[in-house]
Amino acid sequence: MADGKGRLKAPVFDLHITLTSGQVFGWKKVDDWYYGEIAGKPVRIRQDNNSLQFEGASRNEVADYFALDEDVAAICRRISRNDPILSKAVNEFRGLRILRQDPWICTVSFVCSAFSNIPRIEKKLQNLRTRYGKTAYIAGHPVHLFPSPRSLADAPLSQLRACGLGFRDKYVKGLGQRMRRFDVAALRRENYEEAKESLMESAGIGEKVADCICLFSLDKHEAFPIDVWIARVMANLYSKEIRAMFPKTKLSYKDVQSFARAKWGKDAGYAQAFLYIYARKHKLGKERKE
DNA sequence: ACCCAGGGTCCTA
DNA sequence: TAGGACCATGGG
Repeated sequence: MADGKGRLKAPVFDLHITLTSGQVFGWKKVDDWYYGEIAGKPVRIRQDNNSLQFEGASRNEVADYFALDEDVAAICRRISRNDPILSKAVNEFRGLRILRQDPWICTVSFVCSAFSNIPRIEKKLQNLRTRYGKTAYIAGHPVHLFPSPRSLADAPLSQLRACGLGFRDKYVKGLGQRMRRFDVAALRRENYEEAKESLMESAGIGEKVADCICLFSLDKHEAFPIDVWIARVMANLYSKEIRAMFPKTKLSYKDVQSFARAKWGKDAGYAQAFLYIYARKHKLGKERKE
């Protein structure tokens, strides 16, 4: 089974919700298959009931990408306890899983996310793939693979800018050039604080982007990325609890984050993921600020 | 025209 | 450490 084709049991899993939750970009749906990339290879995937059907990668690679070893049911039980908001979110979006993405792809993706929105992020990354990535085929369908660090390092800034990157062009080129310092195995070995700090040494990676990379590609599930949606949710729905911990002070990124880690611990990342899609779905906090 | 988007950097006090 | 200007851009 070299080029892989098979099925995996996938309990507590919703492929559509997971791939459209804002943690990953680039999966495209044609008919009932999702086309994308796993372990550098073109792949297509679909779900029927509790099994995941895949073509193009090995069983282990697919299981690893979707983190099927994770006991998500237990995580959901823990974060739902005594929390009506998360109880509703977990119930409505049952089957959301946090992926184990390729750190290089994840990093470029979230550097491109700065000061942008999801459709535009998708567009930029699609431009990078079609212009600098190899085209491969799965079941007769073309898949544009993500470009290598070298190919982005060699790209002229003007061309990167033309992909829609704007002021992020130099960050992306720089990441390609400094990929040596980007030892993935070493990053996974480091603990959360160390990995985050290492990531933030690169220009274009601040706290929020580093937290996204830690959470979505490095198994650091205590990371709690705070974007505008999460900031609104926390300010609106958890303000009392946060005030109890940080009276008076104007809430900073670190305040909200330490609150989240105190409340949810290693499950903070999962809590964040559910709060994020829940807030966006119901446009939570857009109508009133506190 | 105005506001927003899964922010970061750099300067100032 | 905290607050602000600025960065570029498409869509509502």
